[in-house]
Amino acid sequence: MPEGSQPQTGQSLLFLTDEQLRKGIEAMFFAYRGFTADPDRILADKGYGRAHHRAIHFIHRNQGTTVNNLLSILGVTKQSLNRVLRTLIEDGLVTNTVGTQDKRERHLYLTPAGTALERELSDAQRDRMRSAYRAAGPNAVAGFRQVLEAMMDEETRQHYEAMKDKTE
Amino acid sequence: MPEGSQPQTGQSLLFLTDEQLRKGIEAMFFAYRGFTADPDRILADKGYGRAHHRAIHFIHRNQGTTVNNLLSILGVTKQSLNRVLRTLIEDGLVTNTVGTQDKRERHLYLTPAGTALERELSDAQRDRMRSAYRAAGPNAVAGFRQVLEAMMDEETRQHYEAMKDKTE
DNA sequence: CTTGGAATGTCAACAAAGCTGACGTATTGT
DNA sequence: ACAATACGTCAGCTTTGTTGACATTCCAAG
Repeated sequence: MPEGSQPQTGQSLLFLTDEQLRKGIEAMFFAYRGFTADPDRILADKGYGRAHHRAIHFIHRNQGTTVNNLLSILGVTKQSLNRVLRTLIEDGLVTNTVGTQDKRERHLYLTPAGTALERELSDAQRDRMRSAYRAAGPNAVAGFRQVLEAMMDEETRQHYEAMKDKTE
Repeated sequence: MPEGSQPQTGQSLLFLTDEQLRKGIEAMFFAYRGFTADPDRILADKGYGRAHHRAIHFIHRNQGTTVNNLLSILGVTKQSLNRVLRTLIEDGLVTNTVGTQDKRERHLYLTPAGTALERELSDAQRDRMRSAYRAAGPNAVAGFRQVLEAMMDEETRQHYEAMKDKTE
């Protein structure tokens, strides 16, 4: 048996060869760089980083979320998130309101300025995604999403699914 | 016209709505976390980080590459790469040989120990990729790759294409 | 009503990994 | 001879992640 290959079952499993998998891995690495490049440029001008983008994105998607919920979506420590959140609040992009039922909780909202930045960032990111989608076509897009979803950790996928059907 | 949607041309362009694009963006974010999770765990045990993984991966793929070439593949500064490379050389995972034609160049190779670590890391990463591929099927995989390739920067895609057809 | 635990915020210290700028050395090409 | 290239390295800075410790606020159970 040639080294590095999988046993064949008779069906076409050629897409599961180590070589195919390696190409997928490299595609993922290189594509992610493109995926973040446009927002990164915008953020750098304004003195923010990728972490700010993520916070803004998920607060926008989930207006009124608690800090704890945001924490588990982002998968970072509260100290790390807090640093980012603090600058966003100081700069007037995010507000922090005490919970009504549970006053320990802080609910996070984007201000108009925050919404504007979110818009700018997601426009840039969507532009690239749109042209990739357009170039690849609807079938490819469906496959793209299927593979990505299958690649997630179980817990992560639950966050993803939970946000999937929300309409803005 | 509902806000945030694209005008319809009569053909099915529903896969290009802002909502579809947003799902793609989130899928990309969450999937990338899964993509790096397994190697990250292995690396953390050994006192390395993601940067070491990338260096090891591309040296493996491109045995004998020069530092400059690796630099342009990885898209980082030489200072940043050097820090990583130095530890890998000190630890005996990578060797550094003076070029034969051009003695200014250093050619990078994995040692047996380096190859072993590369194997361990890529096995872990391939396992996840394989199960995602298997779950999604060959059609989906083709689409996955198409979209990722369309998402890359032009310069990045050239690096990707250049490595695409190399056999181990 | 008191108290334990949960949610949050904050301080300090640290590490990984990126960046710029400057400089040195060896080598190559003009 | 001299400029350019390839590489390494020092110093200093930034972003973003980590632990650990500790205070505050508040809910809920006893």
